[in-house]
Amino acid sequence: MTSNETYNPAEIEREAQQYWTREATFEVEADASKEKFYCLSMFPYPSGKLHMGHVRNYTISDVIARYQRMLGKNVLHPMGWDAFGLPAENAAIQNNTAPARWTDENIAYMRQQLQSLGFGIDWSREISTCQPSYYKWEQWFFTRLYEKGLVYRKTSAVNWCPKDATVLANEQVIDGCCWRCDSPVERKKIPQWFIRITDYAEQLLTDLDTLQDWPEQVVTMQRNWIGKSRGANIRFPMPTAVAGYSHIEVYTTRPDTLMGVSYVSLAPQHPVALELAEKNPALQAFLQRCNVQKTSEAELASMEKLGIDTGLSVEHPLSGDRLPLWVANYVLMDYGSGAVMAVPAHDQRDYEFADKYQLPKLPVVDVIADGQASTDKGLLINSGEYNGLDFDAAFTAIAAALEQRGLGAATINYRLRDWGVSRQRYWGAPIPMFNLPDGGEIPVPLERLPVLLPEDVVMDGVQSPLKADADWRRDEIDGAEVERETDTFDTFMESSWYYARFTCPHDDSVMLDPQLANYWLPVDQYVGGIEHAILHLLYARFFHKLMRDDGLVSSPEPFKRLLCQGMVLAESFYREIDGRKQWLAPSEVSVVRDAKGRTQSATETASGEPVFSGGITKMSKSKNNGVDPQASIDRYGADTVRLFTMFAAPPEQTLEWSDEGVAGASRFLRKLWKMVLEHLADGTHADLDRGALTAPQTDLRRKTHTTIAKVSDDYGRRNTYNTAIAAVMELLNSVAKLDGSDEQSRAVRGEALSTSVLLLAPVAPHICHALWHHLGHAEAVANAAWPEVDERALARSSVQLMVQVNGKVRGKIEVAVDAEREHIERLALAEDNTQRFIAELTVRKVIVVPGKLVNIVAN
RNA sequence: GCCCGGGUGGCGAAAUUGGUAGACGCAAGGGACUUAAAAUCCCUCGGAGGUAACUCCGUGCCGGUUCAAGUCCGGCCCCGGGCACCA
Repeated sequence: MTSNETYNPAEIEREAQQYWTREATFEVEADASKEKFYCLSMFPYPSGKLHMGHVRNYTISDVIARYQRMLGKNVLHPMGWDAFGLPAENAAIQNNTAPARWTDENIAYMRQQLQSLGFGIDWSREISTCQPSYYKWEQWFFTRLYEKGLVYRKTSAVNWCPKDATVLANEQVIDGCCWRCDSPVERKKIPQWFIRITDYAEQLLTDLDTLQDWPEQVVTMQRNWIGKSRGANIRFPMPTAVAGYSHIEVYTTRPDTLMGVSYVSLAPQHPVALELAEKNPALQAFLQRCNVQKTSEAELASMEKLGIDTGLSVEHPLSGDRLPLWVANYVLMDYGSGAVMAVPAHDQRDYEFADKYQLPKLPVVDVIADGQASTDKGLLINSGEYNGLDFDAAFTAIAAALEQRGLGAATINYRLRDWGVSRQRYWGAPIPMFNLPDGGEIPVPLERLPVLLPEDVVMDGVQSPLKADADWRRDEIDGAEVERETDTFDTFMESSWYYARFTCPHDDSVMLDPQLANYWLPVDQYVGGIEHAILHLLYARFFHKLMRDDGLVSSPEPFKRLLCQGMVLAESFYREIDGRKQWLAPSEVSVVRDAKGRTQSATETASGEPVFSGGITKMSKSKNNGVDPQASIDRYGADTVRLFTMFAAPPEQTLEWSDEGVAGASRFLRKLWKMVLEHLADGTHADLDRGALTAPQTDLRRKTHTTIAKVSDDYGRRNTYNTAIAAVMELLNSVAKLDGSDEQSRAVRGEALSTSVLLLAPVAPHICHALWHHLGHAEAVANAAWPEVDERALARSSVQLMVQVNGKVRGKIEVAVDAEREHIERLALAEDNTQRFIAELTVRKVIVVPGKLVNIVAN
């Protein structure tokens, strides 16, 4: 056999990729005369090599991009690198290389991997966020925000390892201790830069309503994250002022429960708590204890609720009663005013706290719940003049009373906090600020940007090379000595605007060229992991609004349509050594299955020793169950890996890797190849003659055209690639079943096969590129037009209806598509098996659902 | 703890607007071809009963709405994602 006759993925993939590179197929320019489509995947962190999540992410966006191209649109599908971040520093310490070099090498390897997967990417637009040409504009934009008053500095807590004298990321704190030296981690307050995202809270919230093509769950998560609530600020006067405070202000969403307050509680970081601790050793000790914990909210919320009575009391703003003032570890300093009024009868956390410290629980709402707080709204009781009022009336009355006394008012509050962008790390974009010796700061002017990050450095694992470099720190402006800011930006900064920079990636003169940005933006389809549903997507939406308000873009939102793909899972295996689990890679394990195919036992292939299954879980380093996509690409080719990835599950769901499934995908492609070449070997055939088709030929044509309709809908609207591929598989099964080598059989078969090649081209572009040429087309399939549905081919003369008796299927009838209702009813009632069930009964009602079923209701 | 998802054969899944549960594929079993293996092709494949026609049961659990529920409603169980310094 010659290479033309057998499917040789290595060869055809190389040829197709060379063709796309040579012809610059995927390089695009803005063109106002063409409808644009901007298709974007979340760019990868260059961790070393592609993992399955990347393969899945980029295959999805490539299918969308290639499909939109075939619809005739001007499609932008770019790629870049989210190159700053923590792993590079860790790798640098471990391998004794500079983060920049490690990152560059990873990018080079991963770029080649992406190219070997045949993604239709415009590589001329490639950017990397660690390039000065990129972060220069980020620095510049930050100084613009500073000048607009949208940036400020304040002290804020970080995880601090006292032994290493270094700031730790949440990820680096394991069970409250430093991951490297195991010393208990402390909270430490240091000055940091913030961007006023809270100024945009209302816009970020209301514009969610315009995101019609986002998954509802993501919109809901963002809405809850912003957390708008209506409530009241309430002041509890203090007889003697502390730390300059003459009262404690709290925020509550339940002012209706005000008459049920048993105590007021401060966050451990509250200034009043700090001041009181100066003269109260017990309180001091408690605050110190609260300081030995991570800064993460999950940690705080799942902790045992602890508190301490300050011994001070505050006055109830309406009754004047004395209430004890507590400090409690579950009160968040960053939400509201850092203090809460506690109503144990109607708040679960307060209830548990009151139980623990024997504080009163006075019910003030007529909703009863035994053994727990009743949080539902109801009519007021035990509330004096407010008794009998419902929530809204009580809210209004109590807010009015507070306002009259100058002790509170109704207000709107957001859970969203300002964005802290300072990181005490080296491998990031330097924050462009000059700190003045006597306090204060000057933003670095544009002509001095970028503030370059030195790349030839040695990492010692403790101090940032920037902070260690006295020469780098020293600078001057207008003859005055200044010190450069040594903190770098949160890497979410870079990923908040890269999608916009792709529209003018190499422009040295501006951050964005509004003309280009406004041609391409917003992104028509954004694809990425669900784990980014809140932070990245919220920051990018925020940045887009900041850029709009600076005249750089005109659209209100960056991403029109969003698809969040699920994780990739694989079976994990372990054996126990001295009670500790040792995880084996799936490739080192042989699985024994029973007659039904269930996993019965597994052994390590090399040693034959038994191992246990750890279940099917997210591919991860810790469980050693990552499957390297490269091995499958090398063995079966990119098309097979792409096909399997898209076929095994719908994109939003988790995907289970299966070597057998990959083999199945390869089998299908071989079958497609063979069918097309066998069809071509039969020689040319006459044109299709619609009027001269036999019934089986008409059926196959109908199948061809229903498949075009189905696949178009699946690609374009539903984003369900698995069912699209299944539909083409069905079509090919139908082709195989059509007998006959007459002219019209071959013509109908030819139409079905050409169609299949077009329909699969977005998923398996290399094999379709080759087959399309074999089918005699001079143009590349990547540029071919998407097939159109021939409505006439869809027509049917009769349709099958199922017949139910009381909702259970009892028979089937075949009726003309235009059959009258009466005729259908008669046929249904006469159907043999149906007769058996209604013979003894009285028919009460017959429901006819046209084209679907008849339900006979009888008793 | 709080917010958001998910749960259907041996497995991945399909069922799009409440209307034939299990399309398509994997695994498994049986057969054909072959000296043999691989590859390929054909058949079976949710459970129970029945020679068969067919019947009963079945979409995490409990309850409800409806002529009709995997799909809608209420309550529960389990699994996963996020929680502001992993990206």
